Amino acid sequence: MVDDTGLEQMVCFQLYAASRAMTAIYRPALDPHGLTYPQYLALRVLWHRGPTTVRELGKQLDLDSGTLSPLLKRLETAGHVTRTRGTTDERTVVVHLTDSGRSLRETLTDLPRRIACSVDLTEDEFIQLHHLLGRVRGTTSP
Amino acid sequence: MVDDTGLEQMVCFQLYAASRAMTAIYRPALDPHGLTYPQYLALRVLWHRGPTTVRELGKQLDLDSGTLSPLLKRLETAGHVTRTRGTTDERTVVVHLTDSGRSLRETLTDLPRRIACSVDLTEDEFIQLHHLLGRVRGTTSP
DNA sequence: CACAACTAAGTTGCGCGCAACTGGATGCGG
DNA sequence: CCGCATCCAGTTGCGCGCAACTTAGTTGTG
Repeated sequence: MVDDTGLEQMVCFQLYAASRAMTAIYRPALDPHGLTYPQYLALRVLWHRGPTTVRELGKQLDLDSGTLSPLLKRLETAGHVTRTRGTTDERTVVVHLTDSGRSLRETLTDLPRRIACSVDLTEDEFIQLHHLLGRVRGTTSP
Repeated sequence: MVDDTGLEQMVCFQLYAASRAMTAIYRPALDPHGLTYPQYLALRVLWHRGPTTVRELGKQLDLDSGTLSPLLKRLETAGHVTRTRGTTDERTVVVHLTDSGRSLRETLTDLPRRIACSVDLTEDEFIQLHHLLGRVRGTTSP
C-alpha cells in the first residue's frame, strides 16, 4: 500500500482526490438549483453573516477577487444576490442576498447532514479529520 | 470555533481549502520547471509505472480523458512525454517518458520530503490524515 | 493641498475538472 | 461474417483558481 511515491506525496494526492470526491457528492444536490459548490459556499457565508463585502467573502473562502468577481456576477444574474457599492468606502462592493438567495437556505438546510450520512465516517473521525485539516491549513497558508 | 454552519460542512470546506493550500505549497517548486501540480502527479505515475495508457493514468489520478488529453498534450509539447497509439489495441494511447521527463524525476526527487517539512505535522498525524482521507475517498467514489 | 503609497474590485489569460458529445476501434451475439 | 453495443481518446463548453495587471478610490505624509 505504501509504495515508493512517499507518504507525504500520498497525503497531498489524497487531499487533492478527496476534495474533488466531496464536491462530487454535493453536485447532484446543487445541480437542480443551478449552483456550483463554490457558489454554495459563498451563499453559506452570506446566510451566516448577512451583507458582506467581496473582500470579507474572500477572507472567509480563501479566494481572491479574480475568482469571486465572476462567481458573484453569476449569482447576481441568477437572481440570488445583488451587488452595490459601499457608501462610506466606494472601493468596496457589498453583496446582499435577495429573497431567492434567502429561500435557498431553507431548501438546502439539511444538505450537510445528508452528505455526512453518505460519507461513512464516525463522529470522532469527522472531528479528527477537521482538526488535522485545520492544522494543514494553519501551517501552510500563513 | 464550531459555528452554526455544521461540522460536516466545515470538514468539506476544510478539505477544499486544504487541498488548494497544499498545491500552493508545491507551486513555487514546480513553477521553475514549467509544471503544474496535476502535471507533476501524472509524471509521478509515469516514473513509477513506466509507459502507461491514458486510461490507466485516469484510473490512478481519478481523472477522465477530458482533463488528461489536453494535459498530456501540454506535457508532450513541453518535451517531457511522447504519445503513441497502442499496437494491439489502436483505441489506446500509450504515454512514454522522454529523457527530459525522466531527468525531472531526479531534480524533483526530494520534493515531497521538503514539502512535508514545511507542513508542521508529526509522522503520526500524517498517517492518521492519510487513513482518514482514504476512508473519505473509499466511501464516496464507488 | 499635492502627491505618492496603498487598497478594493474587476479584467485577462491560462490550466485544470467535469459533463456531454464525437469518431474510430474492438468485441460479441446472431 | 455482419451489425451493434461497448470502449478509448479526443473535443467542446463552462466554471472555477490563480497570477498579473488595470482602474478607481482612499490614506498618509510633507
